[in-house]
Amino acid sequence: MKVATFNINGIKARAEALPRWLDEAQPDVALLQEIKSVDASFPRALFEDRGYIVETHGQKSFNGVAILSKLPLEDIRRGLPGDDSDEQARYVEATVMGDVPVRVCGLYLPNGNPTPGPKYDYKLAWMERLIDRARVLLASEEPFLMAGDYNVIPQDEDAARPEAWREDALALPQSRAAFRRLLYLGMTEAFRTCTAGAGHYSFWDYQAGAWNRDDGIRIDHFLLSPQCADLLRDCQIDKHVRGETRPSDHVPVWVDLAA
DNA sequence: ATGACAATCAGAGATTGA
Repeated sequence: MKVATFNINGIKARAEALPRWLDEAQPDVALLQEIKSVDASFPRALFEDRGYIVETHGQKSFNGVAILSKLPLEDIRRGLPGDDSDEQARYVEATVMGDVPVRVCGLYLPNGNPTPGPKYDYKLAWMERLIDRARVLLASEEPFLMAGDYNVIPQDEDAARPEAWREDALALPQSRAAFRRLLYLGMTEAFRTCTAGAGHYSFWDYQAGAWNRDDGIRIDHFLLSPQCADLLRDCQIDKHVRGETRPSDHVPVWVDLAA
């Protein structure tokens, strides 16, 4: 089972680039972030015509997540538990019914800038809720994964210019510590299981020629539960997508699971 | 220190992102 995560930065703007990548990469499941669309405006037919089930959790203008799946989905849940007053559409969960059922959690973690301030407080509180959710799912001892745009640069090696991010919400010690606490619960970061070393990124800013200078950061991640990590065959970043016509500023990351 | 670039909504320019 091939599961991918992709922050598409607007479904309307990516109506060509996203189907192009799906046709090429053929993921069974795609977790999308920043659809920037309400559910009713999502171009479902683009994906249903390709054999995908479409489940959206949208919002006007900003945020918004979705799941595309060629396999049946069960028990779809929209929104991250823990704060009923949170109206931002950043989280969706479903169980993918492959040979081995795998629960997938698609997430768009808040950016958190500027720091300090209410946006950073929201980011850290959101991460606490994500940790709480991971604890609940871990207790089930079933295979699950949490994938998406974490807006966290885990270590200096995950940025081309780490010094430029030192004071940024994506790399501040508190952000990295919260990310590590998720790992310390027993989650495995899939990419680092497969690939060591610097120079691997999933985001390049549109500005200042970041792509041409390979000035990137790695902020899109797959975290696997112990039972899911046992199924891991491969994890890759589809870097070339960033160089194609009218791209998102993020590229897809995917895992191949024996499921 | 700021803007660079892109997207959205709206129908100009503010807001958001990372």
